[in-house]
Amino acid sequence: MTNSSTVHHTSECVRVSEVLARVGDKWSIQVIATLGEGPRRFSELKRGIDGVSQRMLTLTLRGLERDGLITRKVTPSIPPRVDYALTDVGKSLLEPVKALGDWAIANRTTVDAARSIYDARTDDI
Amino acid sequence: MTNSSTVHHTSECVRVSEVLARVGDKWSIQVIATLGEGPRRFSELKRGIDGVSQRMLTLTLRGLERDGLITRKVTPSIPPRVDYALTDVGKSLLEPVKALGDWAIANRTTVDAARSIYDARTDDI
DNA sequence: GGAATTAGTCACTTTGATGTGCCTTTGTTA
DNA sequence: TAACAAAGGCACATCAAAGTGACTAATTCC
Repeated sequence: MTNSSTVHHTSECVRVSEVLARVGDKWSIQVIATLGEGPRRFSELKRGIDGVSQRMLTLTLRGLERDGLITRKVTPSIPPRVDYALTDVGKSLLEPVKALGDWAIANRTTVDAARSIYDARTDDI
Repeated sequence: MTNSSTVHHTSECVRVSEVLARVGDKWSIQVIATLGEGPRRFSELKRGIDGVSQRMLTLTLRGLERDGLITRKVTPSIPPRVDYALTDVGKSLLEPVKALGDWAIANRTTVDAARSIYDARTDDI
């Protein structure tokens, strides 16, 4: 233990970090957003999410399924069919994520400007 | 271009992902949360955030400064003194992040339960 | 008969993020 | 006289995340 003043919000921060880690990877948000429009099968997700590899889509879906954010329904036909859909928990996550998205849209120019200024300033050092 | 049905929300998703990448790393949230309580100097942040190395704190602060989320005020004394504080943009980010934090707290047991079930189910396959 | 489809898995490589330990600078303190 | 303080910088090591390409099954379509 290195401090005491921040102990009360440290665990909360860790929790937030966990969610952000869960949802902050390269593909989870796009999967959740796509499934927010309705159930999709694997190949539909793959086609809909630009640049995702089969492997990464599989891993992402497994992770989301593990955390109970999506369901996976297998139809053992030939060729096989697997449908993914958001659970209620998954849907509820859509809301705070959208809030963050709104912030991103609202502040994109400000952030971009700050970035340009910073880069220009540090370039000539 | 691989699809058309998701074109309209793809850029939005990318934006959200950028914010999540910005804020979803290991330390940014804790820095922002700590600075949410008021300005802090480097060593205070380092002591307050458990486990962060000097290097990672520096990198995190540089990144946040670059995006205009925090300010860095140098007082050239001996020993040097550097104060960090949230900008208005940084403060505004606190809100949606808190929303996500609330979701995390509200759903922690649900997610943990789902995870246990999933792990138990996949263990014996 | 050969190609395409579906939902993956497997082995391998590459990239990026993170961590560790040592160095500096000048003044104060033990 | 030697250590310590603050706020890093720098070189190096490590490790997890992400990407790549090949392979599978059975069936239908051409």
